[in-house]
Parts: sequence; structure tokens; C-alpha cells
Amino acid sequence: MNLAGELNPAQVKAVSYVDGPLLVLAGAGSGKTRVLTYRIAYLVEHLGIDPYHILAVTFTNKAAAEMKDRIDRMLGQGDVPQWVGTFHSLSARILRREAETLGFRRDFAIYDGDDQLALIRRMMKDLEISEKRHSPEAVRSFISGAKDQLVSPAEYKAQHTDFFEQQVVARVYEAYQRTLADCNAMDFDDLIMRLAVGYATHPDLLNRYQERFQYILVDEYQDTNRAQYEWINLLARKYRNLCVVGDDDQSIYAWRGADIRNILEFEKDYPEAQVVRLEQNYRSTRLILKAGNEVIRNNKGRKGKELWTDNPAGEKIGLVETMDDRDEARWISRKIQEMRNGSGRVLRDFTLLYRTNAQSRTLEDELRRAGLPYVIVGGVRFYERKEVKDVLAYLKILVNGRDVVSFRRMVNTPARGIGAVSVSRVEQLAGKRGMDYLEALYHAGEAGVSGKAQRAALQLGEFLLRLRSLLAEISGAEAARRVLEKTGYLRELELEAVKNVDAETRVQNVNELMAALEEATERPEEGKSAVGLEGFLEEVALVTDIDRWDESVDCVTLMTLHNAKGLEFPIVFITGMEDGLFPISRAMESLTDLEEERRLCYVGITRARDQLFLTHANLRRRFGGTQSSLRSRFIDEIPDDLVSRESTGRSYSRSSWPKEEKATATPFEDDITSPRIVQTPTGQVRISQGQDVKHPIWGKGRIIQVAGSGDDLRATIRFSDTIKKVIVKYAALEMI
DNA sequence: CAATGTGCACTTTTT
DNA sequence: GTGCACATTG
Repeated sequence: MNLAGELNPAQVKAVSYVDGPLLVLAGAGSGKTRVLTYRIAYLVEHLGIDPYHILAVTFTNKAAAEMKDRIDRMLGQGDVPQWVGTFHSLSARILRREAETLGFRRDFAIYDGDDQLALIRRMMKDLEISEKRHSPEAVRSFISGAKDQLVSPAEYKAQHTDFFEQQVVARVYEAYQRTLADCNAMDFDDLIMRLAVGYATHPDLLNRYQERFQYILVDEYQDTNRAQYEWINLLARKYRNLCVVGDDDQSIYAWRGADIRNILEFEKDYPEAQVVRLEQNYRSTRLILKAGNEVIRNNKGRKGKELWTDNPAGEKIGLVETMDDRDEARWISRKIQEMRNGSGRVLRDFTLLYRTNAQSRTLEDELRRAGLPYVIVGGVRFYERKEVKDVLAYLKILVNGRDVVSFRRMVNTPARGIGAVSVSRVEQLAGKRGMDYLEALYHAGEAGVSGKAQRAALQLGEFLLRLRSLLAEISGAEAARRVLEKTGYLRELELEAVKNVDAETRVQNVNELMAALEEATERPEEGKSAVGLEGFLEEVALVTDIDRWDESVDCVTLMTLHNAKGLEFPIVFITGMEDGLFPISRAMESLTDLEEERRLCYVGITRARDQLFLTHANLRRRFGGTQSSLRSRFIDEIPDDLVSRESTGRSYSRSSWPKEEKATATPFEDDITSPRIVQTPTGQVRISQGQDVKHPIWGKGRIIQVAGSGDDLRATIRFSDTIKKVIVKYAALEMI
């Protein structure tokens, strides 16, 4: 391994400084992945460290797989470290191994966000908490937040006595955790929390893993939360060979509990720490990098670094103003076709990024019209689709008969006459007699279930109990085939597909699931061994769309900005660059939220290698209605000389530049839903010069001047026979 | 118990 | 515009 020949001096240090804590501040495109893989290879090959002692935490499973792959190719001989993965997958693995020590069963189920929400709703129902007054989603997020902070239900209750709302959350949290335990299940947050708490409360266990993982690497450290911080730092405390890599400018997950202080205060936690800054960018053209730098410099409280590159200046950044969202999509697909024909680009060179998943639809429509194949990464994830989860519910209940969420899902899917009353009787019986749900189904008669429902329950119970007893002999795929056959689930779906086009996709999804099951449990890829049903379910619970994404297929890629983190693409379009959308309206009121949006923008810009386009639409259909939008403030943070402007509209060009002509005001208090003046999602109204409006007394007119702001926003309007100055707040204007 | 109808909330981002 | 929770009907 020739470090000095293949790496720059900072990278060499990041790779070869292995005694003691190390903080690597790795700017976008600075060769971070390279450093991580070299470092591991260096530990193994050069220092002779047993891979057994290495732990590496990555942000996605995909990154973990790629890293292992690269290391494998670098190492002449010697084993690839096996403990490379995400926090969640590593946690699940360790928790299963240590289940006995920690006091739960090895075969626990993993609940995803939907399962979590379903259970929370049920808890709320049991506790007679109104969903109207307390949104289950909000409760879910409070509970999730508590777990990220390692706050137990009891602690939560004690700490949050001020607000009624939080007392409600405390009650649900308590019941929820109890039910999870009853179900032998853990949600995503539990995976991290239980292990972090496990380490903290079982010194012997902690000691074993400290001895095992003497060299620890953590990628994307800026996005770790409190629980993950404890998880890592407890392990690292003994040998202090902890290398964390991250970039405070790319911290975009504060909303799910990530604490940027983890990286900012690393040197406080480890006073002896060395710090390496990777500031040379190998990815982007000079202009793209400059644009990114200019945007991010508007944030305060940064560690501070200035990326530079030896790359050529490249083409200017395309700034495109379009009439509406469809026009935006049309412009993009035309541009793709043009560049594909003109400069020999292939489809997979193009990536479309957006702030919200909902934006993908319009883009999809136009790509389809243009005949351009595309793939969406993210959105409704494959393993979260209804039909996929339905089938998985059967498999999950076979593995863990106490999983109430899966039980509820499969027991009457497809409809077989076991209604809500019967279901709850069976559940009660299970609780009373200490049976799992399959046994309880079989004994439904004793629960007071009779007639058609009883016959159905009995039959189902018998079938599943028998299938469960066969699990040791048959593959997971075979079990699934029998379920589909016996329940007629697929048949029913196929029947529906005849009249409903959407159902056809669902049939395909079930078939795709079967294919995945067969591959995993019956005929694994070369180099992999077949996993059991349990292994498959675990994999499925923790994979994301990013992990499943196959970059080698030649089509345009669409994804959210969040999903794009850590990736790079030749040509990037960031779409919907509008105030209220990006930055998203809810983030526009607080500085910290706005700064996170800005970091997200920085992430987006720095994904691009060769060319970057920023597009925004003057009108955007959102929510049925149409909203007029102003270009994003982030666009204005990019210096003029870096961009080349283009506009598709005729009538919009006048008011489009510069931005100062436009102003905002607070909404009408009495009727904020009426379409008088365009409402932005913040509840603010926007008007602009040139805007046609209607006044209840004066009729139609056009705004010729705007002055003031807030409550004092005034407009000068030319009506057919007069010019009037009005205070917008009182004028009840209607936009035309 | 299931199929059909109706009203409303929904769009931030995800392991 | 849509998908979901709830109500009503067969």
C-alpha cells in the first residue's frame, strides 16, 4: 500500500493516525470514503490488526457493502471486517446475540415507522385519547425523540409535568413500551436505545464489546443522535481508538434528533484528539464548488472550512425560471434529451433532486411523456407497500407469534369473516391464557367467537400452526408460497388487476417480494449463504430504497435531497428552488431550521460533478390549489457571475428579476383559506408588481407598486377607471 | 361482516 | 387531487 502516492497529505494523516481519537472533518467530495477504506485496510494489512477488532459504522447498508467490497479488493489476503454496518443493523445483530443477557428473546420483531404508528394509535384508543386532539403522528415523534435522548417512560413522565400534552404523551409512551415488550418487538429507536442502555447497565457486556471493538470508525458523525453518541462513546472509552468522520456543514437530520454538538464538541470529549481537515474537493467543478461555498458561508456557528479544488472551472450553473411545475418538468426533460443527443451523455448521468417527495409526480409525468426511463429512489419504500407488508405480516407472525401489529394485519387479510369483535376476543384470550396469537386463533371458540368467524379462525390457526412447525424444514420462500396459495391473497389481487390498473403493480410487487425471498432463502448470490426466514425479515426491516438502488441501470434518477447525501452524480437538477418549498415554509421562521435547510441546499449543490441546474417555478400546484412562488433565497446567495439564466415564460420575465419588487404580509385573520391573495404555506401572503387582482368594490385591477411590509403592506392598484392605494391587510383582494 | 360512500387532512426530510 | 378514517347500508 503506497499511501503517499495515492493520497494527499491530509488524507495520509487521516489514514495512518491510529493511536488515539481522531476527528476527520471531511468536506464534500474530499475523498472521505477513500480515507475510510484505506484506513481499515491500513489497520489490517500494515499494522496487522485482526479485523475482528474493527467496528465501522456507516450511514447506509449500501455504503457498508461498498466499503467491504473495496477493502476486500485492497487486501491481498486477510479477512474483511465483518462488523461494518449501520447503527441499526449492527445494533440488531448485537441485541440478538446478547438477548439472554439483556433479558428478552432473540427472535424479536422489528417495527418500522408504520407499525410504530399503528401501535401508538391502538394505545391511544385503549387509553381513550382522542386522535382529533392529539395527533398520533405528533405523539409518535415525541416518543421517538425521547428514545433518541435515552429518556425512559418514567423519566419522561417525571420531566414533563408542565403541559397536558406531554402528560398524554407520557401515558402513551409507557403503554407503548409495555406493549412492545409483550409483543416481543422493538422499533427502530429501540434498537439503538436498548443497546446503549444495555452497555451502560451491564459492565461485563460492555467490557466484552470494548475488548472486541478496539478500533472504531464512524462515518457521518454529524448526524448522530444522543443515543448513538452513548452507544459509540461507551464502546470507545476504553481503548480510545475512535475515528469519527463528518462534516458539520452537511448535518441535515437535526429534525430526527441528530445533535450537531456531537461533532462540534468531539475535542472536548477527547482532549487528546487529533483533528484532520480534508478540504480539497475532487468531485466538482470549480464553479459548482464556489457556489456551494457561497451558500454555506451564510450559516453561523460552523467549524469553518473552505473547500478548494484543482478541477477546471466548468460550465456556469444553470438557473432556470419556469412558469409552473409542469413547465419546469418539461424544461428538464427537454434539457436531458438535448444533452443526451448533443454531448453523448447517458441517462444515468442525470439526477433530479427535490425537497419533498410529492414533487416527484410532475417530474415523472413529463419524463414518461418524453419517453425517458427513470427510477425513483425513496418515497414509498418497497417494503412499506401495503401488499408487501401484508405478505410479510404472515411471515412475521410465524416467526414471532406475539407480534400484535402483524397479527392484526394478517388475521383478516384477505377478508375471511373475522371482524373487529372476533379479533379483539382472540386477543383477549391470548392475553388471559398466555398463548401466542396463532394458538389463540386455534382456540377462538373458547373466546366466544362463533359461526363463520370461528370456522375461519380455526382454519387459519390450524394452517399457520402447522406451517410454523415446518419452518425448520422448509425455506422462507416455500412458507410464503404456501401462505399465498392457501390464503388466495395473490389470486385475489390478480383478479382485481383485471379491472384496476393499480392492482397490477401490486401483483408485481408481491412477485418481486417472492423473488427476493427465493434469492435470499433458496438460491443466494455467489459468495453469500442462504439466510433463514428470520434473517430475511431482519434484512427487510432495515433496508432502505437507497440500499436497493442499482446505479448501473441506465435511467434518470429521482430522489429527495436527503436521500442524496453521500452520493455524487455527473449532472444534477435541483428542482423547486422556491421560498416556502426550499427552504420549506416551516423552516423559514427559525434561524436554526433555516440553517439546516441551507445545509441541505449545500448538500444538494455539492452532489454535482460536472453540471448543476437550479430550477424554480412561478406557479406551483400544491394541494389541489395553485401557489405563486418566489425563487429561493438560496439562489440569491450564489454570486451572479457563477450562473447563467434562462426563463421559459413570456409574461413572467418582467417581475422575475430582481427580487426586491416583491413583499410579504401577514394573513387575513378571519378567513385564511379563501383564495383572495396567494397564501404561502407559512400563512403569509405574497403579492407582486404586475399581479392582477380583484377588489370587492373597485373590481379588476393590476398592482403597479408595492410598499411596506407585514401588517402595513400597501399596494397601489390601477383599476379600469382609477388608481387606488390600499392597505393589503384590509383590502380583501382576490388574485386573478 | 363487507362493500360502498363521505368528509377531511394531507406535503418536509428517514433509520 | 388523493388517500385514509369513519359511517352507513346491504
